[in-house]
Amino acid sequence: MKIDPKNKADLSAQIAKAIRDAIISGDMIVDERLPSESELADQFDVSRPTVREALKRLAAQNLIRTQRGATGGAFVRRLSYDEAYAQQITTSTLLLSMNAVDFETACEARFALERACAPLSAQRRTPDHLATMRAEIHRQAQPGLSDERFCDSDVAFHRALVDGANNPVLSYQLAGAVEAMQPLMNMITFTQRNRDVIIGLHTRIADALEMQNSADADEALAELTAYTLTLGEEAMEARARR
Amino acid sequence: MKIDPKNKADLSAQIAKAIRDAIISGDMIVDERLPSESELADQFDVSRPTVREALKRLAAQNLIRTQRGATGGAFVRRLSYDEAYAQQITTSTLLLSMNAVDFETACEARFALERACAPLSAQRRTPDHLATMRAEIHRQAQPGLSDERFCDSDVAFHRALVDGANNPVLSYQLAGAVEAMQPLMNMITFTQRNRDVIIGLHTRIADALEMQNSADADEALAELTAYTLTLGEEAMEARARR
DNA sequence: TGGGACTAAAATGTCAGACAATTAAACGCG
DNA sequence: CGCGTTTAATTGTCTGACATTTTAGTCCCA
Repeated sequence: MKIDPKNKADLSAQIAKAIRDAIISGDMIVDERLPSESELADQFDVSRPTVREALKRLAAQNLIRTQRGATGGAFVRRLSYDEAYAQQITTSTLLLSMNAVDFETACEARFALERACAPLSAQRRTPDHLATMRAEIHRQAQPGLSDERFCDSDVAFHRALVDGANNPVLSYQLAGAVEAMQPLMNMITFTQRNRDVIIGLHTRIADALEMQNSADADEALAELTAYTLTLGEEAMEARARR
Repeated sequence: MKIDPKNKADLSAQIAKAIRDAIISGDMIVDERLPSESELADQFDVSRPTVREALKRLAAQNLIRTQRGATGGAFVRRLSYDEAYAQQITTSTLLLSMNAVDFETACEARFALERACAPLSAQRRTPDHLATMRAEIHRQAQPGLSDERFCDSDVAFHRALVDGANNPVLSYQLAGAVEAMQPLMNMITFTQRNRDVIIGLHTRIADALEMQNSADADEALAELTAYTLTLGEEAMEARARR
């Protein structure tokens, strides 16, 4: 890790990469303390601010945490699921918004992934998951709910579905896909009639999962996919006309 | 975005957050130039090194790029699919390695996601995708191939499967799941007999996709899942005995 | 001998000013 | 008009310093 060629370009990036590689390769384990900034500066033969910039890069990726004081310093950080979620959501959201991903593509991806969870969720969902789904369905039926709140509840419902598969890796992968869709979903205006259809399908999904009937769940999800796609198309047309 | 309370803690983190929020919310569009470091320092009433640390954080997340020279500066960066892939793979790999995710969980997640792609891939795969799969199958059958190369080829095969769905969002989501599995897969020793079984299933999958028979593809993937899980268990037992 | 307050040290966080390197635009000259 | 030169703007880096935070140790006193 102590290597650093005489490339005069982007010193701080090179240092960050060297340290990052050491962490990823497992040379540095969780909670291990990095050398102090001054020591690193000596090792890499650069100034302290340069080292600091490198450390900030790593901190931005949640790879290290810093702590002040006598026994302080930079420590290799355990990446938690929550942080990984958050990072993935940020990345996915940006990717979708910056690359003009169309509604159809994003929607298709989202529901394809959710349908992958349904069989597992039908097997393993706990009463807790079912209760969450029922609660969100109830919330979605409340009159006067704003479109945004409706979407929030929709996300929470699907999140419960995914979590029901009891596979944290799957939950992590899907968090990005589902939440990143939100800005796109928020462009849709949900009429009462739209909501009734969606609530009906949600109820069918929850029922199917409760009965551990994965075929039914899959069918309802397929219908929900198709219906959401229709709504999206309508919303796009409405936007185009405006 | 110009807000910055008198919290004396973590100035650079606050500044980074302010700018990041401006980008994510869409206040700053792609390729828009940020104020120069000196101007930002004035605006936030901090020194230039502090601003620089904040900018490095953003650069680490691929949110901005910097350019030197007269018309240089920091620009909002378009996040490309490739960069998003890379970021996701890094995050996923770290998450799996740091949180001791067991083989079973990761494997289940990976194949569940792949099975979600199979129906779409059966519909849309191009001759190119099929050719890639066939080529990788051929490579896997070569005698004397190291375990690591075999895994590489396996990843390439599945990558082609996923890309066949012709949905970049799906490809992006799955890249992390599949590639992050590699360190775990690399712990397995693939005997010739193991390889033969896997190659047989790969061939079945490729055949099914060529015939646009998604049911067959799904079945073969299910068998591959089960078989990979078995191999994983054996590898874990072998490790435990050692 | 024990405990509490004080001090010192180590580390990060921040600042100020300076210089180098790079790039593009402005300028001037043939 | 075109091409080379200068110049200005901007990032990249360095040096040195001070502020802040936290821990460890020391010293004094009961």
